[in-house]
Amino acid sequence: MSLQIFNTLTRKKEEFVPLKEKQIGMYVCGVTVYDYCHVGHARAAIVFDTFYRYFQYLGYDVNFVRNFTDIDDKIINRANEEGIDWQEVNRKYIAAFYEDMGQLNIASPTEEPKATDHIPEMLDMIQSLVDQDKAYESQGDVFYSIKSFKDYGCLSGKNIDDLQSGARVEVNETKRDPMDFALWKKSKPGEPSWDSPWGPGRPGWHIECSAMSKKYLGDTFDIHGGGKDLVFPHHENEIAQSCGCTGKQPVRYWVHNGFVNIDKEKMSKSLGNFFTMREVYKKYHPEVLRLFLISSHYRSPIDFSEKNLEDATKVLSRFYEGLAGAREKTKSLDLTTLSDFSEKVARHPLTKKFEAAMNDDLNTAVAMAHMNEELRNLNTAVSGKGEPSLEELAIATTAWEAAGQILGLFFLTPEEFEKELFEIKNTDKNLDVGKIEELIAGRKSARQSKNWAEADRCRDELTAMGVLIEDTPNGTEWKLK
RNA sequence: GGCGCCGUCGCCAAGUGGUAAGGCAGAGGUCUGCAAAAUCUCUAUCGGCGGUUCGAGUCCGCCCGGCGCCUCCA
Repeated sequence: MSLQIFNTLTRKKEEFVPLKEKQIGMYVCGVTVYDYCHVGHARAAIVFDTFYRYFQYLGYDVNFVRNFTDIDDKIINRANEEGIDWQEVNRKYIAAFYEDMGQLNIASPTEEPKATDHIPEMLDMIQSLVDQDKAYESQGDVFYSIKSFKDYGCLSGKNIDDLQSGARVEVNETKRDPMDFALWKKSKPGEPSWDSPWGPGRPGWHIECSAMSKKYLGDTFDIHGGGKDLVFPHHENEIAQSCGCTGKQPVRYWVHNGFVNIDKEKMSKSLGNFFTMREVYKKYHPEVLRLFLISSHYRSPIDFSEKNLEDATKVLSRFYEGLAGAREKTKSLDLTTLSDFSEKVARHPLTKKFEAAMNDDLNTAVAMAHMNEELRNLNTAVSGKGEPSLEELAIATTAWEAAGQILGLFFLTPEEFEKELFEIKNTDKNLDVGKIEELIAGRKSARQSKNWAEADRCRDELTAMGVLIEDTPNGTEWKLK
């Protein structure tokens, strides 16, 4: 089964066939850099990072563009609030973006254009729309005339008449039609501004994506992504602008991820019910957040809760422990000497099931279910039961690890993960590692003299501290509950 | 008011019309000095009511409940 992707434009799953063979152009709306990213931003980043990784796995050369909106009312407001230059606001939150996303193992896109570096491209586009009578100047602002675009509403399934009868249309006397939107906004005194044929001003929000996607990916490209909340008006307006300018459909597949909810409600700035990524990292490992966010299908809403993150922590710990065991068991094998190793990995049942799941509109939940099933096989083989050869185990381990890596997992070694997880869990507990090791040593000697009562007393004390111990062939290991 | 989505085991979560994946939690077994980990076994008829069909969680209608977009928002 070939790759199927749900296209918002047609509202159904379609076979994915890129414009050029083996090449994909993908544009994803990034963030407006005026504040720290929250879990909703993390989800969008992870979803499209996973698409990106899977496309590359399938052998595509992906031109992946993700922008930064670095000029906007919110940025100007934030600059005024903090008493700093608006560009300083950008610098600060772009740095924070990289810091927070980097911890999630988000791969770098091919291009990361900023709006303010593309003012000339936007002006060209606006001029073209004005020349074609699809946009008009009004008291220093330039508006797109939606009546000039007969397909307006095609993406979001809205019709103009319904929109106009809605109560929430912005009243603006300078517009010819209430639904017209700004391409260029006249600047107020003291605001950042750029010269234009219509006087000093700054770009409207939507035009940047049309201009930059056109510049980096061409008039028509394969995929445009973003959160569901961007469907209207942002992406609808992009289609109107790009199509109005070039006469071509700009995007072949529109892909939108669902929201992160809290108690069934959308996590959002305006509701104030959001958690920033860095807040979450204080209690949960970044990779746990990543695993949690791919544990349901990308188009469904996902409920953010402590319980769900704790469950995800358990799953990821199990994954890493399984991985460590399988690697240990097969470490004596030199994989490069095995014949047809990579072909055997490609033919492994897990690889096949994983691909089938991912091909079905990136069903990461099912992909992970297959990984869980295969993990049982790995653990059984590692414990010496069953009859798989070392080579078969190595093949299965490699297939399993590769699947996880396509999902953006396993970017640490099991040891690193365990260490980082300990540090996070220990933040509040602040346990003394020396004391823990002392008790374990005490238990060891008690056990050697078969003083079970004393051994159990040591363990009880550790348990009370929240330390779980595990006797293995390599000695006693421990971790925090 | 317009458009749209969702309601599956205690919790999370998949599910192309043919008799319900996976995870967490729970129960029991194996292993262990005892544990832990691992592993095995067990636990749902899919919000309600009708309809279409040989057959529906899966299509249609109505109802109940929840949510989203229509303003900035990933």
